[in-house]
Amino acid sequence: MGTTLTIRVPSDFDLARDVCSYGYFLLAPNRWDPESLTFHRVLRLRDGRSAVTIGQAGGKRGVALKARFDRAISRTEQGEARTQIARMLQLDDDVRAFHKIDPRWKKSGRARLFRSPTMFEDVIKTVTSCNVAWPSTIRMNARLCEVVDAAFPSPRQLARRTPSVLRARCGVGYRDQRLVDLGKLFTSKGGVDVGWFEDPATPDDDVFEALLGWPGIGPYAAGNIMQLLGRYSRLAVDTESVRHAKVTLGWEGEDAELRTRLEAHYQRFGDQRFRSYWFELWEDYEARQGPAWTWVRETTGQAFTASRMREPAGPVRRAVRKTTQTGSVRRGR
DNA sequence: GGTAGACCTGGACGC
DNA sequence: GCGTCCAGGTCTACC
Repeated sequence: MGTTLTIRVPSDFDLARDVCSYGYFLLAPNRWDPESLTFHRVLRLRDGRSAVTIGQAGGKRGVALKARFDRAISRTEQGEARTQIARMLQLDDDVRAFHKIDPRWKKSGRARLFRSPTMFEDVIKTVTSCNVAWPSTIRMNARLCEVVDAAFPSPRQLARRTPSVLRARCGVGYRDQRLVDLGKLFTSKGGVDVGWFEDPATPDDDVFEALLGWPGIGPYAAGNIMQLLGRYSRLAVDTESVRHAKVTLGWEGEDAELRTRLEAHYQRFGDQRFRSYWFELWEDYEARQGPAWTWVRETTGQAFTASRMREPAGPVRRAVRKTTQTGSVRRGR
């Protein structure tokens, strides 16, 4: 008989909307079921792995979540699970700061960005998203979970792996050595103090500079890890950003010029600029593929690559959510 | 400080 | 079916 936990959430929390808010919800071991509106993954707990299914009764906003585990978990493990789930779902995020600076998203309630249960998983997922098309990122994460650990590889597991094995069996290519080095960085004495990175008192500039010193982490990856740490003061500019500038914002010019212009454009959103940028991008994705909570990893979830999305959005085909919730994002203008 | 090319994989395309 | 080209961000060598 497995354990079921009741997890209280903020009154505006919407499981479907807030899980399906960032592409990592499509990456293994995460799995969203559009039919049952439930989130599934394997968590690593003190006494071993456990598969959890998280649902929100009736899909109703603000209703406490039920987290059902496939085995009985101890009190200590329950605490661990609550911490990991809260991190993934951003349950501690005060969304008011964002809506105050960018009221466009107040009506839809968009604010939380889905992330991983640990900073390490977010870092590895970011590295697997660099210099590669999105379907390959999906494949790499799936294989890492199949080959190394169903709950996602831990720092220790990656530190002990041979690069050539990661390359051959997980398809990570030249990232092999970098993944092993990141594992070593997180397990070595004096390597990574996660608390320092997650401490709001640590200046954003210091975090950014520190990230740039890690293997496989350049300006884009560092900016992305920043937002996954809840630090939204920087953009993570990539080819998708350039496409957004051209297609959605209607800008013209050289890519380098547009990148500079993007940075200036979002400055008005201050320390929330990544979220303002991201939800504009996400809204465009949903206009093309339907609400994110309807996406399936193997089909619609594969579509997000700048080269595949250059053409303007076609007629909007939105699925109708059977619940009473507002899953789609329509700006409250 | 700026730039060019290599890194690896998979999809698109032409034959 | 096969070969070629291209996209994607980081790293390194070179100027």
